[in-house]
Amino acid sequence: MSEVIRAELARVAAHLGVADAGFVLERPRDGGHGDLSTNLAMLLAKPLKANPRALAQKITAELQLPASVVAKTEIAGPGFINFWLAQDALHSLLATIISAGPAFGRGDAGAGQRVNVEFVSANPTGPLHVGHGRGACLGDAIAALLEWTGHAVTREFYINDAGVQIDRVIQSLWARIEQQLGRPAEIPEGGYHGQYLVELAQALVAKHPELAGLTAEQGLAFATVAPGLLRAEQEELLRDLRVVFDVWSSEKAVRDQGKVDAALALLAERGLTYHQDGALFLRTSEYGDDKDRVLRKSDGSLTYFVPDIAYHIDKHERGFERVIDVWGADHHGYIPRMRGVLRALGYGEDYFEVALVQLVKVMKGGEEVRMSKRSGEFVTLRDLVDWVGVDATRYFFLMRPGQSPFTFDVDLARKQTDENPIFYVQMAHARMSGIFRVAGRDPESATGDVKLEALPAPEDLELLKKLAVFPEVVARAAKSREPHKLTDYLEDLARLAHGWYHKCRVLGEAADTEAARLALARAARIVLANGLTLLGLSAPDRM
RNA sequence: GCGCCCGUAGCUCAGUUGGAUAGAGCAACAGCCUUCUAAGCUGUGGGUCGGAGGUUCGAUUCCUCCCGGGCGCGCCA
Repeated sequence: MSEVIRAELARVAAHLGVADAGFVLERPRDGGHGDLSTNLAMLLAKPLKANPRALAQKITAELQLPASVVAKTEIAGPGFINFWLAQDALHSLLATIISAGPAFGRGDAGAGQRVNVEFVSANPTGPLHVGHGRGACLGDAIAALLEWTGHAVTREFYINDAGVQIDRVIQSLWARIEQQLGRPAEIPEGGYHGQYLVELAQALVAKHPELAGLTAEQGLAFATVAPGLLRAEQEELLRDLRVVFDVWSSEKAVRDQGKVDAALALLAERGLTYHQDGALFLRTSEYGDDKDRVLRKSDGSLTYFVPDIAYHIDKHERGFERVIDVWGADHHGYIPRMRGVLRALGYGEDYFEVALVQLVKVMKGGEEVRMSKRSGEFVTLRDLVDWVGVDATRYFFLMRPGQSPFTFDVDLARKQTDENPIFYVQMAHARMSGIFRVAGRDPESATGDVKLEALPAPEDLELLKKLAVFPEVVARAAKSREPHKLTDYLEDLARLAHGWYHKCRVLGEAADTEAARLALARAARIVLANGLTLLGLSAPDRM
């Protein structure tokens, strides 16, 4: 119904001579300023050379809004026009929420748009650490937000299963196997020292007694199982975290299919490359980068940049209108060159997007859990999930914007009290369910066809209005790729729901009030459940 | 030195394309258990929005400079 008001405001603005005023119609922070508010008069003040308040008078006099939509209009402050929605409009909100049910909050802003969200993309050289976990949760939630706004989303993991790091993990594994067999062997320079390879070697030796008889060459060939096994372990953990990928892309496959050579040929053909000092350069500086970048080093080998380009070309060829890469913030310096290439290839300014994820610190027992220097072990993501569970892991990583550093408070995440935001939100859902449980009724039995006059308390209407905003919150969070806007909303909503639950008795009230409040409880339960579900969190009926 | 991010209540952080008296949680203080989960609810106190200019009817928000913190600046990945 805000569309009705928006359209009418636009009509009046056009009538006054300003066709495209660019005004906003928004929900004021302060409830005393109405349900919706516009700055139209203040924006028109300049072009029309008139006093904003006088203009507001003129505008409100011209507005033709049905009484079934707007109950009251008021001019306030420097020239805001505030609207109070009619009860009928609120009534239809409740019915809308209930009839939409699990789909309430979905939109079609991105209808038909294919988006690829690539995230985690950890090297298959070891266990995932907490930073990967943050990227996993944020990437998954951004993907879900895009789905809820109508986009066709592909969740993708890019496996860096080729190159130097892979050789090193293979060599490191073979060294650990040799050590298991009682032979002297050392982890190579730049290799992987983590305990996980010792454990892997142990398991492999137990399973394959024939390893003892292998030559070094045969052993290294055997040890090529390392990346695959480590990747599978990552996938299993992600699955436990409820992060499931549609596509696992392989750098090795990109190379093997000749896409790297094809990329080089394409760039050369477009005149984007040149030779200098025995190396091959790419003219990224002409497309926003600080300087040109090396593709082929003077020793003849390729930089890691090249397969990355090939991979991004591959994604584009698969027909996505947009790709979003979720990267660790330490890679932010890499953005201009990648954006530069894609710009040079004519993919369009909006095609390539990066969501940066900052570092994660972990606090446990009042102190920071640090990386131990000797073993090279990080706090693994598995540790974290074991400590606090999947819901808390996900929620905590989602409740702050990715681009700000985050301290994960393990002790808080474990608490079963209202101090813990995920607990608080889930508890609100459980309470709404509890009302129906006590009543011995199925929530589905509460219909939206109730009298709004039967909701006498201000808390009733406040809660209802909050529920109605949910789709806008989803749309805004999706647009800015910021899941924390949704967790913030859920905490606000939970606060109102708890307050309402406390203040407004449902069962045993007068019949029409009970019916109306049951409908409200059902609607609140729907929105809480939808928000939690969207973010990959459980919505328990009792706790 | 250059680039990016950040600086908001004692602490952790929100702040909707520039809007009205800058918010929440925690912590502190004061209340509330015959009633749908007290695993909870209500109220109070707490701020030169890092600093100084500028643009604007209006700036936490945009621009410039400075201070303070993080990260990145390879023919490494």
